[in-house]
Amino acid sequence: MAKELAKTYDPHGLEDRLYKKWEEKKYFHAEVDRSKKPFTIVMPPPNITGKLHMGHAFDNTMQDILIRFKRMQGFNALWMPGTDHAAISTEVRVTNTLKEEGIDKKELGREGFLKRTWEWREEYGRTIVNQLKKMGSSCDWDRERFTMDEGCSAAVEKVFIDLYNKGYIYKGNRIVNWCPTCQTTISDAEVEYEEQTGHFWHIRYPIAGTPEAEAMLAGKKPEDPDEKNYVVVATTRPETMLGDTALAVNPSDERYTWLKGKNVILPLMNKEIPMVEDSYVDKEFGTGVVKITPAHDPNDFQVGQRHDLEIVNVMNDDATINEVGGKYAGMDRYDARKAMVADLDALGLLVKIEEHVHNVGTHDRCHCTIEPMAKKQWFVAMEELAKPAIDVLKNYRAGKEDPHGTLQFVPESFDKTYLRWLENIRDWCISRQLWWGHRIPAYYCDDCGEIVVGKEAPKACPKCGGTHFTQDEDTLDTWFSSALWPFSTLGWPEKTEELDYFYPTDVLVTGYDIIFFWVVRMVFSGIEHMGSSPFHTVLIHGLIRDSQGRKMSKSLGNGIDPLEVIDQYGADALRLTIMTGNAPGNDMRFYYERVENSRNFANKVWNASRFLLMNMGDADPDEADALLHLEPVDKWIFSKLNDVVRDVTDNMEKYELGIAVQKVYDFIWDEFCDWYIEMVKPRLYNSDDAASKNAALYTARSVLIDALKLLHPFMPFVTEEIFTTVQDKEESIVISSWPVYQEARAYKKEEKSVERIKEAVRMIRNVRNEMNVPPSRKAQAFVVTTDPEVEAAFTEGKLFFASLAAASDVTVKPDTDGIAEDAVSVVIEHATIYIPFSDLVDIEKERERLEKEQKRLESEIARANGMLNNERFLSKAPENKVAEEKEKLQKYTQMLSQVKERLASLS
RNA sequence: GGGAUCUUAGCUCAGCUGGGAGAGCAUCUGCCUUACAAGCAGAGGGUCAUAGGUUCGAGCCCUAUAGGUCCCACCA
Repeated sequence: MAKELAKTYDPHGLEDRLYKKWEEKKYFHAEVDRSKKPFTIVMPPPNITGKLHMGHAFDNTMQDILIRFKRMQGFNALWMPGTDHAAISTEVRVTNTLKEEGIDKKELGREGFLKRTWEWREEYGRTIVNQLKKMGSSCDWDRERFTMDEGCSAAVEKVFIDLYNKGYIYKGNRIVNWCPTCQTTISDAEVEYEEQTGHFWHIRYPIAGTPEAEAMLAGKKPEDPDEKNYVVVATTRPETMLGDTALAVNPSDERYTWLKGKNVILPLMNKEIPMVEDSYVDKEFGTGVVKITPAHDPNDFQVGQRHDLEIVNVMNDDATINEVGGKYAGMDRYDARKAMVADLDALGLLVKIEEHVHNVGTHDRCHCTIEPMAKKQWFVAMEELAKPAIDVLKNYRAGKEDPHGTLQFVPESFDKTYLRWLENIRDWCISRQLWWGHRIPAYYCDDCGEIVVGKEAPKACPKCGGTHFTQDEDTLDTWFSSALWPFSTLGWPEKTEELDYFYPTDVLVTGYDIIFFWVVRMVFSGIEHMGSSPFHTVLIHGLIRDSQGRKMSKSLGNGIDPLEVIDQYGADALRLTIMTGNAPGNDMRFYYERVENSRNFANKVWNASRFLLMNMGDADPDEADALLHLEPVDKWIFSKLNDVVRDVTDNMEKYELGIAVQKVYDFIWDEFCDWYIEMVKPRLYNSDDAASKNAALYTARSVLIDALKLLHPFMPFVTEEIFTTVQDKEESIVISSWPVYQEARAYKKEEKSVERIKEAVRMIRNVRNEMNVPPSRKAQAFVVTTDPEVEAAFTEGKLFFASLAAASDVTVKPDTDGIAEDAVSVVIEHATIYIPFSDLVDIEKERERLEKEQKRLESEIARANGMLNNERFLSKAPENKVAEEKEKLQKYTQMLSQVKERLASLS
């Protein structure tokens, strides 16, 4: 055992070396093994549009921690990695890259473009995988998938065909969100609303048959217009009036009953359109009259459906006015708006312009203003699919069985976000006018236009017998394929062993910003196609912000590259940083100071281990002998370790990773390094007692190893390096077993020895802080040193340790003869200082403490008594609760009598 | 308009089912002590947003108020 750790902790090189070892040993690979319970996480597939950012680092660190924890607990842990084709983002990026090369996408053609994009995918997919490895992610790389690989594509095809055959997928002419820049439809979830200050144009629509209408038709401004011959409409988007097919008022609006049945002339188009009545119109808002443009507004579309109005689309795909717009045809929507407002003004039809703040839908990728347009697209009918996805969560929370498994969000508050979205869900537009993606498996008969959905074009048209077909040009929304990720990656639609064994997966880790896009869709897809929710827990995390609390974004340039942090401080430090001081679902700020602190912690662990190795030398502590010679301080640290094992495990199970790691951190730094090691030094340095030394080494190593295990999920590299150095029985901490609470290590029967160390720690603190030394205590301290210089310093009164002098009478000795056995020792500077335990007790402080404790116990007892005398409590509370109270009462009563005894003994 | 969430030390934040007010950073003091100056030993600093309530006991539960953040929503 003559291994050594390098003098200073340096993550460089070490991390890559260890990851390589883990990969070679296939620790991360999981095979179906019916003798073990599976624990599965599917990685949210990163987009192939770029490199990993801090959000990915956060997300993947959390997943890795859970996976490593479960793997150590003996589960067959599978972390399924992969990447997403990210249809629209990738297509935009590749198109722009081509543009820079002077290549036009359309010239390249569909085939050429796809070829280019696959090359892009190869390159970026590789980058992402390398970055995940840098982070230490323990994914099963043998199973890596891609949303457009063969298997996933087969899954997409089958789902589309199945849903079509079941009637969930339909093609319809409905309002969709059209992005004029990207030239494709987008789903509701991809629309971001931005508050913008726009204008409210009040426009006169002349009533048909009036002189004012005649004047307008003649292109003139009436000399003396009669206001009663107009209807005034307020609009924020005048350009859409080209497509107006009616005006609407609320049927109960008495101001406008006289308009009933009349027609108005649509200005600029000079077309007669009807007045309709619809309760959708808000009497209080605007003028109480609404222009109805069914082709360019979702509400108007519905009004149009109710009143059987014509749908007139006035725009081209690039948001210029189409041929319907007459003189405005070809103009951009905003240019047309200006021109039209000017023309309306010229005709005396513009009443006024108001400032108006409203929400404008923009595309979340390009931030271009969305144009709602009626288009013939493919949709998924959501209502029926959403129901079981709602029930599975509600039933779980209500403690009821659900045929589709269980589902919960951590933290629970995100339940509501999920439910609200599903309860108000609208049909999902899934067709995209893109090339990069899964092409829709629908074929149109060239002769009669009949739609046939299937894996390939049919031999003959079922309607007309035609034999020529054209496949739908469109592709599917990216999320259509990601929705299948939890089972498509396990081999579905094939009936694989993997699917049977690993599905449903266990936990999904993701940010709150992606619940609508992905989580919701995975849940209903899992239920629909697999019969159960794809995971039982969704662990939600927040965003990583910059040090000023701003979102990290490319445009602000405030993003921090996780790889840069790793280069500088190591992946362990980065991982620890993003896991500390954060509760589930909360955002966090990123500071380099915090990374430094994390790195310092790694260094601390490193050095504590070096200390152990230096003192252990070639020896291998003997367990049997050590257990016979454990000293109070050994028992104390074992019992502390035991507590920490229990606390950390509990918190990990509850997904309270931040609390869990904090406990490990405190245990290692405060209890193990600052106290245990310090207190054990005399036994290692200058003890002739070999048994005691052996016990100390045994304890230190055992505790260190378990602490390393607790820390390993958070800091995999440094813990592995140390683990393989301080012991040689096991080859890797990755596959070592998670520590468990051991009754034998609790040392409850010997509480006194454990208590004594606690007391010593408390008192030494007091001794060290001379300001806090009360006159009521004078400790007799023995300084044991053979260093003449030190001896002189003490005897001459020039003490290194001033505080001790103030507190105590100091005797300098070369050995420990005559010092009470219960003396507490502490190594300070070049000497060991022993203070008899009895001297450490500060009577006043002790009394204060005991009185406080007495008060607390009395109130506890009063509470327990109260509850146990309360009939309502006894009759309604569950039995274990009552038993718990009784137990508490007994325990506290006992403690109280002890406290009273000690109080009495003080005086 | 609906919902969620936050307000704790100078800063950034933990505090999980009610019982000790905490961490990191910053500040101040003393230390290069044979694991560690990426360190050690200490100190100062908080009416836990405000006001009520429940409780033997409230940072935590309830009600209201103020302020902040986020999400959702079709008000033309």
